[in-house]
Amino acid sequence: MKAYQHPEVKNVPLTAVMHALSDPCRIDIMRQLLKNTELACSAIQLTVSKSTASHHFDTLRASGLIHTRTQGTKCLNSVRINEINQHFPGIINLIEESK
Amino acid sequence: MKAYQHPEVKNVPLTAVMHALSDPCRIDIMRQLLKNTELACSAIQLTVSKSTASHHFDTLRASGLIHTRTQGTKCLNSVRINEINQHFPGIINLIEESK
DNA sequence: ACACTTATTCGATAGTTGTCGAACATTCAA
DNA sequence: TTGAATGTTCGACAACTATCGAATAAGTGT
Repeated sequence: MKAYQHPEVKNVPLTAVMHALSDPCRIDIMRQLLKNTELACSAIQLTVSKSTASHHFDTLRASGLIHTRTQGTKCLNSVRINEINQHFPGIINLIEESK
Repeated sequence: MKAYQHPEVKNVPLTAVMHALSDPCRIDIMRQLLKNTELACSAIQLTVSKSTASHHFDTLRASGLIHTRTQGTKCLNSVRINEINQHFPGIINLIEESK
């Protein structure tokens, strides 16, 4: 389907991660993903259009926060927990706990 | 000089904090402040103009990250460490440690 | 082949943001 | 009172961002 690019998390600047998490819709995506190991875009409940959602997934992917792989017509997303915990420790917990 | 407004940190959304920390200049300010208990705007080394810096201090203040008080013609800034640690634990460490 | 599902891409648009210089306000010191 | 130091505010502007609908692409199953 598409050749998704995944940067090495160690090369992502902190400001890029912060920017990715500065949008309520993207935080929402992260929280739903954190409750499941892997979810298709279509399985994530959002209030924005498909094209807008696609853009948000792009942003999260480019900032190293999620991984996307193709399976049939679906794209399966997961949080890159290990790498994030290694390079940005504490941030997963913030996403899960903070309002 | 000016009546600075400081929100309660518990009322600041996570996304607002993330947005405040998504700019390299503001991260820079935070790091210099974290190395000192209190610094005047003029004591913080920045590469942007005075008006731009003032805007960044505004943003950090509005997101609950810093406190500002007046002393003569200067404004003294400090990081609201206790409140941040209480409501956004781990974020101070990220600012200090992550590149 | 054809229709269906899933997601991406494109073009457009309104809103936000970072930036600057100039003008202004406030305080202190000579 | 005059001047210097320190920040803030006010336009103005370019760049970026979130948003949408429509068109497109790719895979699955009939």
